[in-house]
Amino acid sequence: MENHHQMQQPNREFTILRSTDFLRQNLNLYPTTVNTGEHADPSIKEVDFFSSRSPTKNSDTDNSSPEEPHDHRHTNMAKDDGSPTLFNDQLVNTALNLSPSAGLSRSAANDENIETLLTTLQRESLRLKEENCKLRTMLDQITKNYNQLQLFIALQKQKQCQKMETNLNGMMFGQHLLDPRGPFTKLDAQVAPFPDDKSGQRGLPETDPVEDVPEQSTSQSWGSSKSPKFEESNSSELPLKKTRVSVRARSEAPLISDGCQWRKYGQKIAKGNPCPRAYYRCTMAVGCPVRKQVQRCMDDKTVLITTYEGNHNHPLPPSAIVMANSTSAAASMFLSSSCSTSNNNEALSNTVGVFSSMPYIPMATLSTSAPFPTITLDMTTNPSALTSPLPLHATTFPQLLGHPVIFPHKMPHPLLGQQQPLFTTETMSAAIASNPNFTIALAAAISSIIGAPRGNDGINNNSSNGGSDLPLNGTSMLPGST
DNA sequence: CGGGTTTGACCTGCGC
DNA sequence: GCGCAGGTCAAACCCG
Repeated sequence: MENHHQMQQPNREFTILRSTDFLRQNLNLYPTTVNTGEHADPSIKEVDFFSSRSPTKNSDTDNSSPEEPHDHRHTNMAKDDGSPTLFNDQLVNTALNLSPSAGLSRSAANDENIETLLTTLQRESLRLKEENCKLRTMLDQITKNYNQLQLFIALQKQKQCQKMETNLNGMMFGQHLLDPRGPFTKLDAQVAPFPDDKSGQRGLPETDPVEDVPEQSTSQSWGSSKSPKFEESNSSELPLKKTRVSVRARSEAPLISDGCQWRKYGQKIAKGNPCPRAYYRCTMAVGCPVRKQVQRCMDDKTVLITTYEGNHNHPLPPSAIVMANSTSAAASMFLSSSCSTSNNNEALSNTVGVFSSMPYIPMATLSTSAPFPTITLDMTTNPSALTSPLPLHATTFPQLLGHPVIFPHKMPHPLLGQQQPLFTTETMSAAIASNPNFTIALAAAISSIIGAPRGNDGINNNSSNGGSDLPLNGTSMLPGST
């Protein structure tokens, strides 16, 4: 949500600049030279065009200096109706003393000018109010659509669950349906192994790393409950679930460049795989709980399997955010659409179907082998023709989980965009047109983003990381981020 | 000299 | 309780 909010900032700023520039350029409102009378006060007068009050009534109340164009007092202002304003810089310094008391000695010419200015300002104010009104209408519409989608999703999930319960004869996992923690929390160790989960086939053979639940804690331990060093937080509260995110990608390099800095702290020969498994810890920030395991696939040595767990407690570099977004969205959607019991093959297949329609989101499978469920994003295959033109080579595709999910359509960030083409209107449209499930996926993603409780970790809430902002009640993927 | 890697030892959970 | 396997620690080593 925060990301969503932030992603909109540029547009707002654009509007702001346009408005203020318009006023300044057309109304000659620059504060430098105008002295409107006996008040040779160089202080700046400002007009709040977005306030419901008449601009003329505020003019002599603000004495902010021209040297403080970004005075914080000008930001985060609320309108009289209590709603936040759409503009940060709605106060325009007219350099004119517009208060009635100051105009007694003005010449007629000045009065005329002022009246003209006031008229113009009022007109502009009206125009902006109309614009504001339109935006509100749009927001209402979007909110309405979102609610409808949520309803739809809830119905779909209910159907799935009922169907599943019937199929399973209400035996094994029926109890999950009543789990007050909600559908996401069902991805826990109780889930039976995914049939397709054969070691070495997808994801790490035996164990894979991660992602976690922001709600529980923004810093999680790496799977095992051992390491006291990384478990200082909430050790008394067992996580409701712990999920890892595994990324399969072809790479000759020993490591995938994911934009983060890692320090190797161990290596082990895992059973069933002659290739050693390396253990890495994020070193971009002191105490960052994110870890990752890197291991080559036993069957195909060119495939590098990287598994992430934990949330970064620091901002991520742009290169790391790309992957974080993709994997986060993928995992989020995957988990969102898999209903409560991930043992449901139907749900899983549906999810994969959804993924196949999502550009930049690789084929995904869910492995629930103990102790933690692992989402595997397979970047070694090309799910569909729609799948982005983005080369998913491990060496170029940063993998970062554990970060706020920024839904793909918002990804074309100035910085991120330079690295690789992200979602475009065309690809998105194509995806929508080609797969009706896209709407469901979209709704799930939006639901995750909008509905997910904000992590209470201030650090993680920053714009680039928010590591714990991943939907799933916080499950965020790391680039390690999970 | 500081930071990263290697590697054997140790800890812990789990299955039998 | 025992053994196994995964995961982690930390001393030794390497490198710029």
